Amino acid sequence: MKRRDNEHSTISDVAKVAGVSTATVSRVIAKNGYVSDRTKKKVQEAIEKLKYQPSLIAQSLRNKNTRVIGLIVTDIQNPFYPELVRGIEDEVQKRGYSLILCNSSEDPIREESYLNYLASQRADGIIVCASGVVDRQRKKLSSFEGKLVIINVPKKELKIPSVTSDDSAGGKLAAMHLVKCGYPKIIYIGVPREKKDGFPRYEAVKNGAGRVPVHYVLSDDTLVSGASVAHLILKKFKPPFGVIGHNDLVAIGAMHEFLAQKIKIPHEIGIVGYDNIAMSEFVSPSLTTVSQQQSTFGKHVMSLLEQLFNGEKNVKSISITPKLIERSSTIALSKKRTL
Amino acid sequence: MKRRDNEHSTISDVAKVAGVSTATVSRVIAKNGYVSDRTKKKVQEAIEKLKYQPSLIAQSLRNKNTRVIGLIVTDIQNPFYPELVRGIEDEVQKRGYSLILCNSSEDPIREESYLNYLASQRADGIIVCASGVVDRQRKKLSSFEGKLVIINVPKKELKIPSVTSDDSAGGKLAAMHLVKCGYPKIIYIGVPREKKDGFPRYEAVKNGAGRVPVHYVLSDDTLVSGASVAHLILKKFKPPFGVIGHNDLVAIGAMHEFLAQKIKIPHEIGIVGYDNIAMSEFVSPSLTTVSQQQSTFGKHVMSLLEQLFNGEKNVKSISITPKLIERSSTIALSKKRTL
DNA sequence: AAATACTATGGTATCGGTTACATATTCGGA
DNA sequence: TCCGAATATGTAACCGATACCATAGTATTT
Repeated sequence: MKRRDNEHSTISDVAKVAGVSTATVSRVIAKNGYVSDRTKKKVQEAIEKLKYQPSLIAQSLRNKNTRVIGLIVTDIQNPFYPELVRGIEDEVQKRGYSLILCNSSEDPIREESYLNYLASQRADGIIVCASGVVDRQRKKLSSFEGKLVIINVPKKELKIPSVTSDDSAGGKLAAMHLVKCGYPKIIYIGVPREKKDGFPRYEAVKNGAGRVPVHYVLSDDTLVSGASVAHLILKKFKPPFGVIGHNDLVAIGAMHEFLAQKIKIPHEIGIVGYDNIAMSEFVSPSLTTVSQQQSTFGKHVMSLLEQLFNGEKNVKSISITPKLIERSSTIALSKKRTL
Repeated sequence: MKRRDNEHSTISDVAKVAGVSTATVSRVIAKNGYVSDRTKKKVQEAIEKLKYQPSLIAQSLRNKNTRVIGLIVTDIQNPFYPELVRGIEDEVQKRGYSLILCNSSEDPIREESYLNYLASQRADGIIVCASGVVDRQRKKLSSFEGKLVIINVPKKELKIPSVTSDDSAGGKLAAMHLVKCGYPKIIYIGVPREKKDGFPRYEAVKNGAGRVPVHYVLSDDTLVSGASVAHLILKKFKPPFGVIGHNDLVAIGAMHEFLAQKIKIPHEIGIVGYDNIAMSEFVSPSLTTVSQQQSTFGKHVMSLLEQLFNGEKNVKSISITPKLIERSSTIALSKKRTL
């Protein structure tokens, strides 16, 4: 029977090989306290020889910090999130932390289990980008005060700092653009989740549409649902009109279906998405969309976390103003203009 | 000054409140050993009252396992990975582990730092889906023997179990399809990374193309590079021809550019992607592609890991046969057929 | 009634590090 | 030459949880 040698070498192994105490080894590694050059060298050789790597677990236990940031997202398969994650990851790394990415897949059980995990794992900081968690796990979240930041779920009642994209501005931007183009009515494709927050984006769309009528249709925020809701839209409404999708996925899904029905985009139907995912530029026609500038979230989130870590009391939430990206899925209609 | 109460309560806090020893509390939590109903109740109340959550860190240190699986991927922004991650995550959760997702963003420094992190963190299992790591970190990887599985980087020399999609089969599938459609030549868009492994997919394409000539052009595997390489292709070659992208992103990027140049797809240029990302069905025209069936990887990977955990000696690698998904970016050319 | 088994609980070493404190040695300056 | 400071290293408590062992009380067996 082979030697079951799964064991990592420990600091005392190193100490033994180097012929010193564990305290000395620790000093060499941490580069603090006094150690003579001769001993330092011996210790380093021993470390090399044993391929010693300090156990983060033991260190965390002793030091009472983990240098880990946990990030909970609802759906990593929605391209919005990878772009967000990328930005956060850069900042986290830059500051010498590690990122644990938890993807709840919209599953409440998994959300809770990840939240528990991060708590038990004693993550130094937690970032939540998942409205479900925020809604369902209120009291659990409050126990994380001082190490928690929320993304895109603005809840005034909770005194938790957040980074949010300004939905009122974004919705308005989209609607005003369609109006300016001359689409005589607007269909807004919403998702169930919005209901809890009072349909901020839909309200903003109505606000931006002015006298142009706005209709609400419900969908999930996926490509497939986008395609099927497009079907429904064509049954109820007659082109020309403008469509605003709750995100780029529904918008692209819908656009695909419209095209399959031989409808001319942007001339008969104009489409505006939301999020400006990388793909939105490369579908045909390319998608006009509202960018939340998700890649900048990382910087803001980490700056909030650092303020929390420093024990600052009144950490101010940050609101980011979205931008309209005009592409080919919308166009200024010349003749048929009604008003 | 307010009480800086960041401290979690510990098992001894609970013991004190319940008026028992820590050993008893531990028994209640682990549900093993003898505890009278009366004490059990007292302890549970104390846990409730203090909102006690055992420290995973301390448990890991003591138990010498973490129930954590680490997953390293190169680029979470490539939609192939989120789909893969999703499948793995499901299986990991099902088995009572937690997944730490590490995204190297193709950055060698970050790759190494994550690898070190997972080692120091004493992850029970590690999954690597990143050729860079495998190439550059050979010796470090070998120290993970018995807890490591590799995805899509077949290296016979390393005796590390792997799950791979069969590139020879996939490339051949794509080429044969284009030939059958009647495209008189094939352009294969490759990426730098392939070089290290001897261009298996390109070789397979040539193999499947038979007498139809195959040309190689180099690109990165992103939408943007796809678009710019399309430009280049149009300079060098005259339609009709078929294009095989190294992945769906380049293919879609290229397609977008072809369409912008008013080229008819699929009649002048036929395009085949690779990966069958969700979006490939929803671009217009929808993309013919090769599916690696990435969502099934999770099951296979975890079954390999479990064999390793059980100390099995000769864990066999798994090869998955890809499938061709025919959509509208290719079509059988009727007249202009040469042969 | 004595022996044995089962139930209930506490004491404490241990996991792998860190660090305050103690001790020993060396060195420069008065 | 002697003393205090600086340097070098070791000892041991501690972080939070677990599990082996010991002890004691209770129930069951003969």
